[in-house]
Order: sequence, then C-alpha cells, then structure tokens
Amino acid sequence: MNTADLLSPHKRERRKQDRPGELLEAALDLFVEKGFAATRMEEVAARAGVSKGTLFLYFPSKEDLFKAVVRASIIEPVNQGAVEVAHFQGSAGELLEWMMLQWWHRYGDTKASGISKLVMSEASNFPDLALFYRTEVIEPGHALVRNALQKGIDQGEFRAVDVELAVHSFMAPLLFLVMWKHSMGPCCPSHEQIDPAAFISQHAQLLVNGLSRH
Amino acid sequence: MNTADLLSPHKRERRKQDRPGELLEAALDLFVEKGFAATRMEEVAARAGVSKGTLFLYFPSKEDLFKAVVRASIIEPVNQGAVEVAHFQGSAGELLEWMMLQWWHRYGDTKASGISKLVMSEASNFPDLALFYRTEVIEPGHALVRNALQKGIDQGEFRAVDVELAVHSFMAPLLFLVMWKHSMGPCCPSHEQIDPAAFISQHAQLLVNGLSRH
Amino acid sequence: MNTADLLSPHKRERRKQDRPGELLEAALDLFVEKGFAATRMEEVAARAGVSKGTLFLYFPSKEDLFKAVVRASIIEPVNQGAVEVAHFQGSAGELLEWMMLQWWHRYGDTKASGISKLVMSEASNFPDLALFYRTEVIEPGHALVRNALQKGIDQGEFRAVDVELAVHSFMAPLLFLVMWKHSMGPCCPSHEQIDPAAFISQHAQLLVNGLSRH
Amino acid sequence: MNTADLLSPHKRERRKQDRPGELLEAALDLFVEKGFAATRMEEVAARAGVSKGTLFLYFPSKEDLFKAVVRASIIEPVNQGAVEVAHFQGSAGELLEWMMLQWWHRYGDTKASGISKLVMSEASNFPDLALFYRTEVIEPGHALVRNALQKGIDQGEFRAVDVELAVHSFMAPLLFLVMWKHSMGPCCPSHEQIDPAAFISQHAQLLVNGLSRH
DNA sequence: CATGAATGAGTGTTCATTCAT
DNA sequence: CATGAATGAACACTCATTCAT
Repeated sequence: MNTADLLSPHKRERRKQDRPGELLEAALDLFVEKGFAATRMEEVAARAGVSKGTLFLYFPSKEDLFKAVVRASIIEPVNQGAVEVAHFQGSAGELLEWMMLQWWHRYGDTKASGISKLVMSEASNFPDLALFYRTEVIEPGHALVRNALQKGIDQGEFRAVDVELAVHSFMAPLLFLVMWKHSMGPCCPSHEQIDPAAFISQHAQLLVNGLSRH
Repeated sequence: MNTADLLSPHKRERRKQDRPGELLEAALDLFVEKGFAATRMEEVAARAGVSKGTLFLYFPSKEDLFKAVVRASIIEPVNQGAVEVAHFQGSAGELLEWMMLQWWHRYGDTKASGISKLVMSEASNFPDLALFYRTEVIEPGHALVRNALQKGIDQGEFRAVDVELAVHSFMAPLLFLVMWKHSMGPCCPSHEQIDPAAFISQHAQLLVNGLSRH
Repeated sequence: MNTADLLSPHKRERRKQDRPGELLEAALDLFVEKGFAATRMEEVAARAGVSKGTLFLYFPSKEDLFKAVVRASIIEPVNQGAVEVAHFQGSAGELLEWMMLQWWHRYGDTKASGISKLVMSEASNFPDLALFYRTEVIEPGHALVRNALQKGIDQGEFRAVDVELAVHSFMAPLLFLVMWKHSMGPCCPSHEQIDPAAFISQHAQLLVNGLSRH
Repeated sequence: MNTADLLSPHKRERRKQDRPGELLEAALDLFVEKGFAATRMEEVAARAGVSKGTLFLYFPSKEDLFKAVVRASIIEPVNQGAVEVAHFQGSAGELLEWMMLQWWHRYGDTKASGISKLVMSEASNFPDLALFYRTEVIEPGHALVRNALQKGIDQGEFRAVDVELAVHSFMAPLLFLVMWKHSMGPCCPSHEQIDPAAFISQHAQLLVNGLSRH
C-alpha cells in the first residue's frame, strides 16, 4: 500500500460503490451520442473500464440500463430548481427570465440535458419511460412556470392569457435548444451556432413584453 | 380482359411506376413510428406489398432508403411554403402568425413532420443527412421568417431586435410541437394534450406583441 | 432499311443464330476472370448485350451455362491438334518440342486456355465436368504425346523410360504455364514474368536431351 | 474435481488456446474441399465444434479466415524445407531429385498442399493474397532450387542453361501433381492414377540427365 | 464479485431464377 | 422470342445475453 492509498483509503471499495454511477455515466454519454440502438453494451462497459459481464451484473438488460440512465439523470435537477425558485425576489417577468436562464445553466448546458433529447427521441419505443418522464420532469417543471405566470396575472403584471399554452411558450425554446445542441449543432459551422444565453434572454423579454399590460 | 383492365390498362406497368412512391410511403410510416434502427427492411417491403428483394431493387441500402424518405417528404412542403408566402397581403405581424399556422397545417400536422423528429433524433448518426437537412430545409425556412421579421423592423412595425435570434423564437414552438406530437404526445391523457392551433396563435401573438413598438 | 442492312442482309437473323455463341463468349471471359461463384448471370447477360431473362432462355441454369462454356471451348482445339501432328516431318525429339510450342500458341496463349484453369479450379464442385474434360481433352492430348514418345523409343532415339510418366513430364509445364498466366501472373512485376516460348523451348530440350541415348 | 480434471486441468482454458488452431484446421479442410465461395462460415464453425459467433470472435471476416488459413498452412513447410536443404550431402543432381521428393512428402502429399491449389484458383479474387504467396512461398522456394542449379553449373556438373527457366522446369511437375491431386485425381479410375514418387523420380532424372554434360 | 469466451437469434444484402407482358 | 420487374432462399456478420471459471 503506497502513499496515495493512504491518502484515499478504501480506494477499491469506493470504486465498487461507484460502479453503478460510473456505468450510468458511461451509458449516458453513449446513448446521448448514438441513440439507444446504435449503442453497444460492450462499448458502455469499455468506457466504464469494466468487462461486459460486469455491466450485466448491475443491469439485467440493455433496456433496463437505458431506463436507469434516464431515471438517474433526471430527478436531481428538477428538485433543485423548485427550491431555488422559492427564494427568488423580483417581478414575475424577472422571475421567468431568471428561470429560463437558470434552467439552461443548471440543466440545458449540462451533459444531463442529453437525456431530454434521448427521451424525446426514443419515447415511442419506451412508452413507460415517456410516462415516467412526464410525471417526474415535465409536470413539476410546468408547475413552476405555471405558478410564475399565474402570479404575474393575478398581480396585474400580465394579461389574462391561457396559462397552459403560455407555459409551452416558455418551455419550447429551451427544449429546442437542447435538441439543437444534440442533433444539428455539431454539424453546423461556428458562425451559425446559436448563443443560448442571448437567445434565451431575448426570447424571455419578447414573451414578458408580449404578456405585459402596457 | 375486363372493364377494370380497360379503365386501368397495363396494371403491372402502372404498378411499376408507383413502386418507388409506395415504398417511400411505407418506409416513412415505419421510420417515423419506430426510428431508423428498429425499422426492418422486410417490414417496409411487406407493408408496401412487395418482397424484400424488390425493396433493394429500388434502394440499394437501408441508409439510402432512409435518405430518400427524408428528401421526398421534405422537399415538397418547403417549396410550397416559399410560394405561398410570396402572395400574402397584410402586416408583418399578421404574416408571421399566418406563416406559423400554415406551417402547422401544411407540414407539422402531417405524417411527413415525423421526419423532422427523425432527423433531429438520428442526425448524429447521419452527418451528411444533417447537412442536407440544414441546407435544404432549415436555411430556406429561416430565410422566409428572417425576411418577414426584417420587413417588420424596416417598416417600423417591430423594434430592432436581433433578427437571427428572433427567427429561432418563431421556429422553436413549431419544432417543439412536432417533437411533442411524435414523442410525449401519444402517452398523454387527452385533457393534457396541446391544442396546436390555439398554442401557435397565442405564441405568435405574444411574440408579435412583444416585438411591437407601443 | 439502310445500305448497311442491304450489304449484310439478315443481320438481325444472323444475330439470333449467334446468340448462344455470344453468350458463351461473354461467359467464358467472366468465368475465367472471376471464377464460377464470383461471376454473376446478370453481368454475363450485360456483356453479351442481352437481358438476364434471355440468358436463361438459352441456358436453364448457371451450372448449365458453365458446363456449356467448358464443352464449347474445349473440343475444337484438340481436334485441330491431332490433324496437324499427323503431318509433322522430323525426329521424335523435334516433334515433341514442336508439339509443345504449338500447344502454347494454339491454345495456351489463347483466351480459351482459361477454361483449363477453370476446370482445374472447379473440378471438385463439378465431378461430371472433370470426367468430361478428362475424356475429351486430357486423354486425346495424352495420346498424341504418348505416340510421339513411343515412336522415339521404338526408333531407338529415346531410352526406354516409363512412357506414361514421361507424358506428364511434357504436359506439366504447359499446364503450369496456363495456371500461372491466369493466377499469379497478373500480380507479378514484369521482370519476373516467365517468357513462355523460351521456357517451353528449354524445357523441351532438357527433356529430349534427358531422354536421348548418347 | 475428478481425476480427469487433475490430469488436464483448466479444460476450458486449454480449449481456448487451441481454438484458433482447431478453427484453421476445420477451415482448411472445407476451403480445400469446396473452394472459398462454396465454404460457409457456419459449416466451418460446426466442423470445429463451435458456434458461428465464436468463429467471428477469432477471425473478423471470411476473407481474414481464408488468409489466416493460407498463412498458417504454408509458412511452416517453407521454413522446414530451407533448413533441411542446408544439411544435404551429395551432388547437385542428387540434391535436386532429393528436394523434389522431399517437397512431395513434406508438403505435396499433405492436406496443406490443398492451399496451393486454392491460391492458384482464387488468386485473381485476392490480389494481396497472391502477393503474399509469391513473396513468402514462391520466392523462397525458387531460391532454394536456383541455388542448387547454380551450384551444379558452377561446379561443371550442369550445362550453362538459363537458371530462371530451369527453376520452373523443376517446380512445374510438383505443382502439376498438386493440382491434379485436388482436381482431376478424385475423378480418375485407380489404374490411371499417377504414382507421384515414380513420376517425380523419373522427371528429376530426365532433367538432371538433360542438364548434365556428357 | 468479476471476467471474457461462447452463444445464436436476428438482419441487411445478394443473386439465381421465374414469369407476366 | 425478349424483357426486366419481382421473388425468396441463402449467407455473412452483429451483438445482447449467459455462464463456467
């Protein structure tokens, strides 16, 4: 046992405990990059530095691995978001712009956003996954936006638009950015790339402006 | 020879000319429904009522078939759109709302829109297809929107926003609708479905309102 | 009908009569070049300028075509040889050398020699063809050589060697040349090519010299 | 664990190490018997007692398997030959006859000689294999014969013939025997079979006699 | 727990052969 | 007779999954 081992004891043991996480990490990368079908179990195992057999020790099938990846990658960010929104100080318009930018920085600009692309891409082949995603991610997310909008309307800051539809007006550009980033983005020359922060800012201002009584 | 034969002579010959179209139709259905990888060539052939060999007679490989489906399904709507826009009479704001609704009725609400979802889902596996799609579909489409926006700005109807970003604000909800329709949509209970026309109308009005000088 | 047609009347008709020959010609080329399995019926038809269906009109199967090619390409040269040998004037040694050179110029150096390579390559898959080849080609050929050798022995020009074995000593280099020409030859740099005439000459002289009483 | 296991421990492991050899053995049999195209991978696997997948675990494609068979079957005999020739005592004539007989017993009369027939049959479809064969097999073999001939000439035992051509005079009957054995041989009645040793002996003597100064 | 050799069902693709026109 | 569109059996190759070690 050398110095390094002394400084980080139980190295091997910690490794073992992280196994599932490392496998999910590797799988997320590959699923996002190549889609479900084009991702080979052996490649996932190789990227995680284990053998093919070990991967099946933790996840009984490719489909299970896929679902586990989606479930594991999704839950955390959503909960975080709810907490932070609660502490926001400012007008409803400011809140909405802030939420969109936060969403991008905390999730959209993250590797984890790849699973949104994944779910949208593969939902028709995995209906139960789509259901899970809607329940755990979309609904809570929509609720946050819905509340902010409703607050703006109730306070007389916004006009009395259809809140449900307005929610989608706020989510659409975010999901669009995510899809773009994971599909067409890599194929575009740099001068045609979208600047996410600038786009979100302007889009939010257009919407807030459009919503506002004048 | 019976009456039917007299009315449609050369049954086999007529069949032959329609083959490519019938095959592309069947392939579109299946690709949209199950994605590229999960679609089997034999199933495509079967749905078109021919044998596996016949399919390969017209398309030398699965990838070629896929690309042909994309090209065939997309080129028509794009060209149509450009023509119709040219004849529109009205303000820039009215034009934009009209364009969005038209896009939905002519393309988004059509089976063909499934290939937009397909391309976004599979772009990373078919880089050349992504390039084609960007060049032949996205760019022309963006140009139409860009012109409408610029006209509105030039005429003093709109504020001087970043046109490039505003283009995405107009496209995002349309692509979002398409993705939703082909992924989450089928899993949602009817009362949570999005009413596309209503959503587009309100979104367009929010944007136009947000863009307008007051 | 134009002048050309007047000069060569029945052009189409003559064409029809030659069909089998043209098909066999095309098939010979391809079989020799690529072997039985790698030759596609469609390619044979294309080279002969007819459709695939027409080819099957004349030869009921690929195997039949192959056998017909072999049979057609073989019979002629052998008969020719026998006639010419009968008129040769000179010693047994001179006759043998002359026969070998003639064999090369009349057959080995000809496209038709490709079928010898073919037969040797594919004999195990077409036993009946091997039998036919042995009966129609090898036996008559051997008989000519055998006679020449026996004559030399009877006349006291040659020593009393085993004639049957000596026949093979005369044939081996010729068949070797044919195989070489159709297999390794095309892959060899020119400076390593064998000069057939020089080789045959020296080989014949070595054999005749070795056979001779001194 | 029983006695058998103690005597041959790690049964599976031993199996694994032998796999490539067993597969090459099975493939050699079938390639020689049926040619490259007519040999099915599944049959090779079956003959080696493994599944189709296992075969592809060791050889990535049919072509690779074929090339591996050629290399494995040929390299050994060639190296062996070179060593043995170095120890030969006797005249150049005796050496040449001995070399021919050795070639037959060590290689020609062996299953491995089937690949010489294979290479000649398939060379045009596998140009790189032909190159390999020429470099690794033909050239070294020719060098041995060339040296023996040159030695005989230098020592005054042989006349000053063209050595390069004489080399072919020695190789031709050997290759002829191999081709015969694998093509026409099996179709011939026993009384027409060639006695290889007798044929080689007489051919060698004819050549040596023909080469000698008298 | 971990390994990696082995499996075999599944799929894209080819091509000899048929037959309606 | 000639055509060429259509067929479907056959085969190379892949990869998720298993299991003896």
